[in-house]
Amino acid sequence: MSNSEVRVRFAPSPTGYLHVGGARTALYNYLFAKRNGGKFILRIEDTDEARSTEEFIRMQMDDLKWLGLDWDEGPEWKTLKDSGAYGPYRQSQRLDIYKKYADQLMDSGRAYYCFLTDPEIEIQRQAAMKSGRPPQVNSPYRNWPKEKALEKMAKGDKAVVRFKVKDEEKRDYHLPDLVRSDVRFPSDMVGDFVLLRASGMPVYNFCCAVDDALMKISHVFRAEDHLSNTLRQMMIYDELGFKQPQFGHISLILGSDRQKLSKRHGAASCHEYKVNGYLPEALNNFIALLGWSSPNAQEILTMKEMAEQFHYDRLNSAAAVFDPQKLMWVNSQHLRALPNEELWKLVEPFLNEAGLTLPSDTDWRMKALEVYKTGMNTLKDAVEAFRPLSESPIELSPEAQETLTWPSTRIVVEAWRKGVEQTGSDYLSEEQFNKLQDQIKDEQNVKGKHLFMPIRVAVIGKPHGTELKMLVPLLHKRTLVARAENVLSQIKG
RNA sequence: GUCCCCUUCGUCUAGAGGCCUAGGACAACUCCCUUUCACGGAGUAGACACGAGUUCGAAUCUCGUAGGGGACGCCA
Repeated sequence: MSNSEVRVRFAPSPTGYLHVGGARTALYNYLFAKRNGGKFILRIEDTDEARSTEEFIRMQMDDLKWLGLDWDEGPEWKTLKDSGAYGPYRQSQRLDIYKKYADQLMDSGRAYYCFLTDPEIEIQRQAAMKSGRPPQVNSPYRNWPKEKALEKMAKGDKAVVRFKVKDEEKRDYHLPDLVRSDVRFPSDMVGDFVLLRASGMPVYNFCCAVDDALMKISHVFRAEDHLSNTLRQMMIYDELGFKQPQFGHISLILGSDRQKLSKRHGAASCHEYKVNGYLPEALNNFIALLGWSSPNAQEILTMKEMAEQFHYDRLNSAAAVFDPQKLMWVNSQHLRALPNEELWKLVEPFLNEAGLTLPSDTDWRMKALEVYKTGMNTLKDAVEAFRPLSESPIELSPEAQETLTWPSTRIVVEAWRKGVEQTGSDYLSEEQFNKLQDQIKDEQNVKGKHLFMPIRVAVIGKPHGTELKMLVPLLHKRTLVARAENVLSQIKG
C-alpha cells in the first residue's frame, strides 16, 4: 500500500446543493489525499436520470470550489470537460463500460435477465418480512437460459439485469474497515440485486465498483449508510477480478433529534451557510471536527493545518449531532483571524445587498471593521452592525423609549446637537468627542448612563452598543445632527 | 421484521488496562474587566447506557441486555 499511489474520490449524485454530510466526506477524502501526496478525484454519479441535471452538477461543483476542495481529476469546473487519465468522470458517459462488464457477468453465468414487476417484488417483500426473512428478491428467471430471455424481450418485455448471488455456498465476507472494527457480512445478507435497469442504465452498486476499480481508487472514505452496500460491491469485485480499495466508513451526521441530518433540521446544504455569511474555512473546520479530532486537541484549524494533521485513525465511528451554535462560534473565530482588508471584501457583498450606503474610503472602512469585528459571528452580522453607520435615518429601538422619558435626556441631546453642529470638521475625532462629552457633563451636570445613553440613542437609536468614542468618529457631522434632531422631536413634553 | 454499525458531560470530543477523585471545546451559570452592549479573562455545574465476566486493577478487553442509527429500491 505504501508504494502505491493514493487516489481517493468524492462521488456525489447531482440532485441538489452539496449537503454538509457530503461536504464532510469530500473534505476527509481531500485531506487524506493532501496528507499523502495523492490525488483527489471528482466523479459524478448521475445515473438517476429522473433527478440528475447538469445544473445540479454545477451547483455541487460551485460548493466544492467555495469550500476550497479542488479536485485533481474529474469534470472541469464551468466547462464540465473531462480532465484526467481515467475519464469520463460522469457515469452517464461511461455507459458502454458498464455494458461491457455486465455482458461479461452475463456470459460467466453470474448475471441474468429478470422480468419481475414491481408489484410482484412487493408481494415477495411482504411475505419475506412476515416470515422473518430479509426482504430479498427470489427471481423465477435466475436460471433461464439467456436465449429464452432474449426471446421474451424480443416480444417487447422489459428486463433488468440482476447479479446472481451465489446461494450454494454460504460464506462470510470480511470487510477490513479503516474507521470501525472489521465487519463480517454473511453472503445471504443480500438477494440478487440489479446491475442494469430496464432502460439499460446501470445502478449505483455496479458502477461504483467498476469505476473505483477502473479509476484505480486506493481508499474509499464514505458515509456509513453505504456500509451494507459494500457487500454487493465486494461480490462484484470478486467476480470481475478487481482489486478492492481500502474502505473507511464514516459515521453519519445527525440533527438535534438524532435522525440523519436533513432539510427539516434547518440548513443542511453548504449553499445555505454560504448565503448566511459563513466562511468556507470555518465550515470545513467545524464539519471536520464532527467525527475527527486533531492530535493536539486544536479546535480552530486552517485547511493547511488539517491537511498536515489528518489521519483516519482519528476518525470517530460514532454518529455526531450537528450543533449550529458551535459552528457559529467556529465561524466567529475564523472571522476574527481575518485581516481587515480581506474581511471587508467578504462583507461588502452583504452590505450591498442590504442596500447600505457607506463611505468608500479605505481608512474609514478599516476603522469601522475594527470596531465591529468582535461583535460579528457571521459576515451577515455586518449588515445590522453597519446599518447605523449608513446615512439613512434610523429608527429608535423599543428599549430606547425608556431613555426618552428621563428628564435629563432632552437637555443632553440638545447640548449634544449644538456641540456637534459647532464642530469645525466633517467628522469628530475621538478627542473632539471626549471633549464635547466632558463639556456636556460639566455644563449640564449629568453623568453616568444618564449622559451616555441619551447620546447613544441620538447616534444609533439604541441605548446599548459600541463605545461612543469609537462610534461617533465614524459618522458624518450632518448625520449626527439629523439624528439628534429626530430624537428631540420624539421626546414628549 | 431481518442484517449491520454505534453507545464518555445537553452537544462535539480526549481517552488504546494503572497517568482518570475522567481532560478540553461549544452552550449554560457566576464573577472580573467595562459609566452600556459585546469582546476578553477567571471560575461553577455537568458524562464513562445497564448487567455479568476476565484481571491485583477496566471508560478502556469479552459476553449479554437495553437504547440509538443505518441498510434491506429499476435512489445514491
